[in-house]
Amino acid sequence: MSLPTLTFKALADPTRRQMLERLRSGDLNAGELAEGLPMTKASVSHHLAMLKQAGLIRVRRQGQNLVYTLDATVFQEALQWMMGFLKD
Amino acid sequence: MSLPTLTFKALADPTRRQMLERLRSGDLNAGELAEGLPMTKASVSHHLAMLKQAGLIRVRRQGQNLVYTLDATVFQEALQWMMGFLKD
DNA sequence: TTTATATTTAGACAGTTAACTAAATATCGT
DNA sequence: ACGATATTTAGTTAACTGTCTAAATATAAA
Repeated sequence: MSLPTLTFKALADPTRRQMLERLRSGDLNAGELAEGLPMTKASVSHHLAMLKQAGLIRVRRQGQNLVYTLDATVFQEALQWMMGFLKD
Repeated sequence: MSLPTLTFKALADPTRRQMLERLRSGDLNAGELAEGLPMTKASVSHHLAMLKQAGLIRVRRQGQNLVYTLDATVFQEALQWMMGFLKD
């Protein structure tokens, strides 16, 4: 699947966008990310897997926790595709 | 469904992005849009309906044809959401 | 007004997604 | 090594998506 397709699919879910927004303020572990979301931790884990597959987040283990970090690199390509429309 | 969700969903399909790209060069009717796409006209029509629902295109009748026009207005909101990530 | 052309709508089907519960895995502290 | 905590994986289910074929609708042309 092409990179922009993966990115747009990942962004097409409000829960995932919300998780990304919270990661902007700093890294969070899975439990913290699940707090306040109206779904089970298993479902949150599923969304995290999709964001990771899309390359929008990275993960590292820190003791008992898995800490997630925003990786905006991949945003660029999707963003540039969109910019092309408004330009010229 | 929220506006950015609809927009991202619409953009999450390569066929739809391709159709939007072709509309950048000027208006096209459904038949023209279907040319070269590896699917039936019925399927193309279905994609057009999704793009219209998302507010990314407009349609008007011109004789026998339905002519589609790009409407980039709605791009702005999704784009701004994305820009927020790279900014600051 | 009958026939052809353009396009959509309806119905079916396979594959994907988002959610759940329950079970598995990994690390930590004792 | 054991029990607690953190998180994922597995399996299920309902809803959604992308595609098809066939039928319906709308306009144009003869």
